[in-house]
Amino acid sequence: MIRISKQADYGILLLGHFAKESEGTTLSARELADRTHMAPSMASKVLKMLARAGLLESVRGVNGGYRLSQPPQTITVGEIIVACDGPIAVTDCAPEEPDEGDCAQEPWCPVRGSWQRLNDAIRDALDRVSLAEMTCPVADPVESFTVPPDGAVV
Amino acid sequence: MIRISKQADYGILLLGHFAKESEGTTLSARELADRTHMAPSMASKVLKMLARAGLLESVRGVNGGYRLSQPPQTITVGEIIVACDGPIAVTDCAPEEPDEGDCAQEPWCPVRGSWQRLNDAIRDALDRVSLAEMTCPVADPVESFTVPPDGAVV
DNA sequence: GGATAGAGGACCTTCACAGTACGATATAGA
DNA sequence: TCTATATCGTACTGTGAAGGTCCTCTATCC
Repeated sequence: MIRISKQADYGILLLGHFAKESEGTTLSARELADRTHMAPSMASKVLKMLARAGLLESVRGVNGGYRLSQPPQTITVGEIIVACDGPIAVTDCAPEEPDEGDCAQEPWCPVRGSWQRLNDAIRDALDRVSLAEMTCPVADPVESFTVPPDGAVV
Repeated sequence: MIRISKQADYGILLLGHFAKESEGTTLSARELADRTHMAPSMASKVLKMLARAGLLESVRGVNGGYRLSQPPQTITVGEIIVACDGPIAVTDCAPEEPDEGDCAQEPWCPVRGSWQRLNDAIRDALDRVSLAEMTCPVADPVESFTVPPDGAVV
């Protein structure tokens, strides 16, 4: 299935907690692990990745922790996923990459070269959703879930 | 990483070969396995899935095989992926499903309920690309694929 | 009835991911 | 300066799911 890794999932979750705080708030790995009920080592691992990607800033030492390096409106889900999982690519078959040793299909592949289009489409979709939008309480944003007065749900 | 399964990959590849043939052409699993250089058993397995999903029609018996059940313009990449991998969902955390035993985060999750938006965005992106578009030679710029002149797709 | 080809499912193997652990390094405060 | 606290970096391991193979049954044609 099309699926993001658990770590990217955690990454979005963790950043969600930052987004809920006032800007510039520093949270320690331990604090976040408590809030999210995940193992401290796991939280720490993901936070490190996010920091390395530049989405978080780390503060070492006593009373240290992490804080958002940019406002949640400017962080996209796509960025978070790339930070945790690497570049978005639905298959190994990336025609722009020179080391195409992987794809034995290459010479006779009928869809050769079209994967890039798919990747772009998905990347685009993910970059359209910001962290701020992810944390806002479901209600309004997308028009899709409009429920008629009588409450009939599909 | 965001990635489709190998089987979905194969599915698109196999259907690509059908799309290149004239409409109504029947191809056997063995023939397709030869063309794609994949193991006959593998090709067979994927073809079966595609047939069960209604994307292919099977013809049993001598001189049997498979043929497209609809023109390649009306088959979307999204459909193929769903046929091979099941419903598109980037995480287990699907708020619309009643059995939320999976997600221990639920009660305190800051992004609860927003996953659906992401899934919709991705599904939408995949449904915008048809099999016919996947098989046409790379040349053209991306734009031209989104809306066919006659609006046949979707 | 034999040959061919798909249908369906069981089964095994492999590998990437999830999760853990530990030592090194940086900082604040007593 | 010493200690407690916190991140940094990396290496290790177990497990589950995906990838792939194989076998039997059923349908069709000659």
